[in-house]
Amino acid sequence: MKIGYPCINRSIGCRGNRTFRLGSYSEERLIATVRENLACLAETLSYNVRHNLLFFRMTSDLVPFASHPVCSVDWQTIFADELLQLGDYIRENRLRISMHPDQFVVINAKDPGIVERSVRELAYHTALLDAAGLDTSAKVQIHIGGVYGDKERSLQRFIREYERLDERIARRLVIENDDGRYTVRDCLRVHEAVGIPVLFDRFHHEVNSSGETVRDAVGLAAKTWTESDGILMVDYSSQQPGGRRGTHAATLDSDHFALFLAESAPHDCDIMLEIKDKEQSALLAASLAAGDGRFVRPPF
DNA sequence: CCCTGTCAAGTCACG
DNA sequence: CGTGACTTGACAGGG
Repeated sequence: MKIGYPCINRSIGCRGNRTFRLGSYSEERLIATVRENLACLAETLSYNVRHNLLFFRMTSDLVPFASHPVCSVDWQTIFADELLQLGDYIRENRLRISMHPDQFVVINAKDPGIVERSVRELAYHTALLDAAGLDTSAKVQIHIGGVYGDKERSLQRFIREYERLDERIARRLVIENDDGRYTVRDCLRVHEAVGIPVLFDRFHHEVNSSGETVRDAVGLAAKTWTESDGILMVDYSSQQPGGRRGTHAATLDSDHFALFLAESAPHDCDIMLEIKDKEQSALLAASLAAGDGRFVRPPF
């Protein structure tokens, strides 16, 4: 079990997700931004290693506009050395890596243009992980997509589009239960059809449940990951007290997290803390998990 | 320097 | 059909 947080570290003073407006695009601007983002990513991973936070979600903004037609820069070649160094560092320190393209990626859209843009975006994500030389335990997580008034047909459309994907993309993809459309059960059905692993989102399973206990859902999702996929990834959050239903908590609820540790045993998993205060909650979660037999400790 | 409108991309609820 | 929520930040221009 490794614990981590998404994209940004709030305490080290740099941000690895710098971007700019499309109207400001220039090759120089893009290259300078990617250089800055990669340097900050290296700093962030160093912080994570020092604090034994061994799971990390890389930002999709590392290469701004990477899948947009305006992007003519061959960033994979220009930054080949930096990306390989990044991959070496990740391997040497046994970090687990994920990425999470945002809401615009909809593989099962009815509009072929949306599907095409989504595939381009996925190709960017996988190209980045490939360029770093990471194995297929580094994952790209997406949702099944839209319902369009007919969940069954839309689910089948996801399956069809998934089967058409380039193998280099497909082998990195995992699907996650979302907060209002596709449940864990829906994801498991897609898994049964095409073998894609299911990432379990603890909070979404609360707001959009298909009825399984957390313990059962973790067990079912865990079985969808093969050896080359690595162990189950989990997104963890809880309801913000007093907030609208579905609002992520601002800080970690220690008791709730401890309960999840108990409920998820004995299945090993890596846990992503989707809490607003990022690494602060991850540090607290790691301390709470320190007594758990699954938790990976530093080698010293 | 601070304030604030706007940002590549999607889906869905609502009026 | 148009708008805002989702969730969220931060770029960038204007005062």
